[in-house]
Amino acid sequence: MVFQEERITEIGKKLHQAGMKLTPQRRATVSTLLEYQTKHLSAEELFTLIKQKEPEIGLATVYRTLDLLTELRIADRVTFEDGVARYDLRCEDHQHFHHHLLCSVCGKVEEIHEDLLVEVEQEVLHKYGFKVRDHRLTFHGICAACSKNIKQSN
Amino acid sequence: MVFQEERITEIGKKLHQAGMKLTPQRRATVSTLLEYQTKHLSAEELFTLIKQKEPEIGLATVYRTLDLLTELRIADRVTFEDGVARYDLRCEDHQHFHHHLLCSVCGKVEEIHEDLLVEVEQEVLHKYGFKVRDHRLTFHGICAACSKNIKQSN
DNA sequence: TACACAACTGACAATTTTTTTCATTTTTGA
DNA sequence: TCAAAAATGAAAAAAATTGTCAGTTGTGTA
Repeated sequence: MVFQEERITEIGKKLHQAGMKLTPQRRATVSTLLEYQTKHLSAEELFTLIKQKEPEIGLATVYRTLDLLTELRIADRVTFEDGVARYDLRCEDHQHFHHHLLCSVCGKVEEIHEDLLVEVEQEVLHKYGFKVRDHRLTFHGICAACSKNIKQSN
Repeated sequence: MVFQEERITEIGKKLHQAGMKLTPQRRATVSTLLEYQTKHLSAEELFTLIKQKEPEIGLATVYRTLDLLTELRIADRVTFEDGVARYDLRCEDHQHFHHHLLCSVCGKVEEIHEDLLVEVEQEVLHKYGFKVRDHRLTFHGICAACSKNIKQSN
């Protein structure tokens, strides 16, 4: 958990740069997001988990903190098919949001951290004059494991 | 509006194939979706508009119809930053969902109907074994008009 | 035609998710 | 030390969506 502490400190700095504080509630929220990276938890789910660390925290604070982190681009909000907002920490070294693979069979969400869209974004700039600063890309389909199962069962 | 009628009849056929009817309420919903294509209206917004055609319709029916159209892949649900579900008719000749350009300055949503992702999807198949069947791609950035304005004001 | 049945509907209640309000507490800087 | 600003929890409120249910409509079949 050494890396976690470093990461939290770093995020604390970003908050301070924006004139805000790393309160115990915010620390617990960030730490939980770190702990459950790639899990795409909703505000409610996070609230339940964060309360284990910081039992006094209220749901509204979790919402407020998540909004704050999203605004500062420390976290990203993403919505899959159920319509509930979910939260992901943005990777330190990536300025763009990562992509998701959503399996229609098992429902699993995989992450892709390479930036597949460099060329596409240049095309968008040339053809439409649109300057891309960020993106949301989710593929719907069948994951490797489920493809295998389908083949076997035939 | 000749094309609209054709399009509605065609969608009626799809419903029948699935064992469902093209009721007046559903017809009014589809027709409104056609009329306001590319507007990305929410269920509430559609409800207000549809009532002008079909005053007896209830909000629940609009939700039910939109769910139905989404399931039959006649329409697509998409969520932008405000978290509200919005609905787009899928283009007849496109089997994939189209893309969106969301301007952070003026808030406008443009559509891109060309499929920029063919190569990316092959890459995803090769690298991750994930068979893509559909996608959601939204670019966040600055549209051509706003870029121009920003330059001028400097 | 009559009838049975399934699809469909509107009204409204209920639920779920998110935001707002407000009184109180904490922190910070002068 | 003290005043202002920032942050918080609890609860109410708002917004979005879904479920319930009694009644209607349409369809196929005898």
